[in-house]
Amino acid sequence: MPELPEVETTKNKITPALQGQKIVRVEVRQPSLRWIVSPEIMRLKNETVHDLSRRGKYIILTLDHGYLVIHLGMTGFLKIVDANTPIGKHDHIDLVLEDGKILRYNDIRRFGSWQWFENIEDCILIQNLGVEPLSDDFNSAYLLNRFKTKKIACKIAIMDSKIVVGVGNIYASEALFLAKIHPETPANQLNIKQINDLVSSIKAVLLKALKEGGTTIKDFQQSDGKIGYFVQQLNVYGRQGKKCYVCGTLIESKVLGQRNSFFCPACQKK
DNA sequence: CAGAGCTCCTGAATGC
DNA sequence: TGCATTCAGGAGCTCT
Repeated sequence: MPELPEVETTKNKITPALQGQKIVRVEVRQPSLRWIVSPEIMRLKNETVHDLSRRGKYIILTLDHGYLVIHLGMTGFLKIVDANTPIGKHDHIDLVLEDGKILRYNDIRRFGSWQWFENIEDCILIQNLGVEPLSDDFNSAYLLNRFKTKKIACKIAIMDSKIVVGVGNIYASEALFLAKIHPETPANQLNIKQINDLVSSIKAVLLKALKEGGTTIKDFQQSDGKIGYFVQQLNVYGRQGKKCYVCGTLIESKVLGQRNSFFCPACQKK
């Protein structure tokens, strides 16, 4: 389940193989993703990949005449393969490059998306995104301001991509644990210290995962096909009923906003 | 506008 | 052993 560090890692891994390369053709075996893959994408050819960037969990390929915007959803991953690599189950899209290499998209649950925009300004989904968590724009003053009218649980609020991007379910629980904040605390009731702690915890959790090369549970694979290895370092996620590493209290779980949340009831008081 | 709930999908885990 | 049910989850969309 790619979160921001996984997406960043993926982007960095595939960049050398793509940058400056011309797209020979695109093979779409399964167009039915989060949104139907558009005809423009299927017809892409003779477009050079000038640049790869990331905004939130979107990977953006800058081509000659537009932008290819890719989201990995929950189970999507991109890898660079040779021309003769057999097509596996759930290998939905191939971007065939001039040098024979292929950018291959695999997505078991098809929650991901491939979209085409002539102008990136037309991509409303990206235009509406909140700040990048690892940028200076994501700071205490910003979060305090955005939270002051939010009565929802802070766990749900930090996962709202209109506020801050890239904080998925795993890292939301982890960051709240580090900040010693109960996930159900209403966002507008966090005090200054808690806001400070939350901001630095989110940055710390994401940076750590980034350094590790992206977490990885079950479905996520790095673009070279290697399975990640960060899962064992999670403090609370998926650990309900097990002892808190800090105080020994049993970790609890509770569904908030349709998502399971994990916390230590002793370390993270309401 | 804010917030709650629904939805897409497959495979692993669980239940009987 | 096998079939049916449940759960997981990013995030846009619908409804209140």
